[in-house]
Amino acid sequence: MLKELDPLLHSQLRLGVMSILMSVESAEFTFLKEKTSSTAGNLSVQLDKLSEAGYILVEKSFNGKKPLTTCSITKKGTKAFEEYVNALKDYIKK
Amino acid sequence: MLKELDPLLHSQLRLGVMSILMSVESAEFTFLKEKTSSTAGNLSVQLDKLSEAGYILVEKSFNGKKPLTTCSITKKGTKAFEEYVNALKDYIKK
DNA sequence: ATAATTTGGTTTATAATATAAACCAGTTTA
DNA sequence: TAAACTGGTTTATATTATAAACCAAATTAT
Repeated sequence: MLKELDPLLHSQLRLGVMSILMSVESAEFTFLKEKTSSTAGNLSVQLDKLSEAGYILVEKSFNGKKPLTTCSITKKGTKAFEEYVNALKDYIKK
Repeated sequence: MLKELDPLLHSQLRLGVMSILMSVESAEFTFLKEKTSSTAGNLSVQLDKLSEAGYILVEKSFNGKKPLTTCSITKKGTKAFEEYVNALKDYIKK
């Protein structure tokens, strides 16, 4: 029987964000936007969802005079990502 | 840069169906329904989509007097699945 | 015999999700 | 000082997933 795939992670953009955040200590909004080839609007919405779920931490500050949004993965997010990958393996193993 | 994930395959139910069909020669509707824990309605819709994309072959016959829907993966479907898994690997490798 | 239930689905309506377009405040550039 | 750019957010729309309603035929129960 196939396991459920965490719907919050089973989304191309959110998974991409989480994937990146798994491998760096933190990442800026613009960096995530570029790496995931997403629009700012879409990214903003999806970061909110991940943040509300407690999967990531979103910090808003200023870089001189420009707004700066920095994201990092939480412990809960790391765990969720690992469980997702585990569940997914059943789907993609041949 | 992260690759695009085939939206037709990046769906829990459709991916589950494809995953099963990758490992068997063919599977009946009721078998797929059970293995994926899906409702008949949802499964019916998703099989249509996979079929319209040419990823699976859906054959309707009769088992005695009962309708029997049998599905199998096509060459195109196999290729798409493999490409999806490949693209996905970039997302889930740590 | 006929009414209720089950099987094996399909169709249609609704809820959830993703995405894009419009917008905004502040900054820089022409 | 007006136009364009940066770094976003909000809102509207398109897409997708899901559930509910439905259907025909077969089976079971009364």
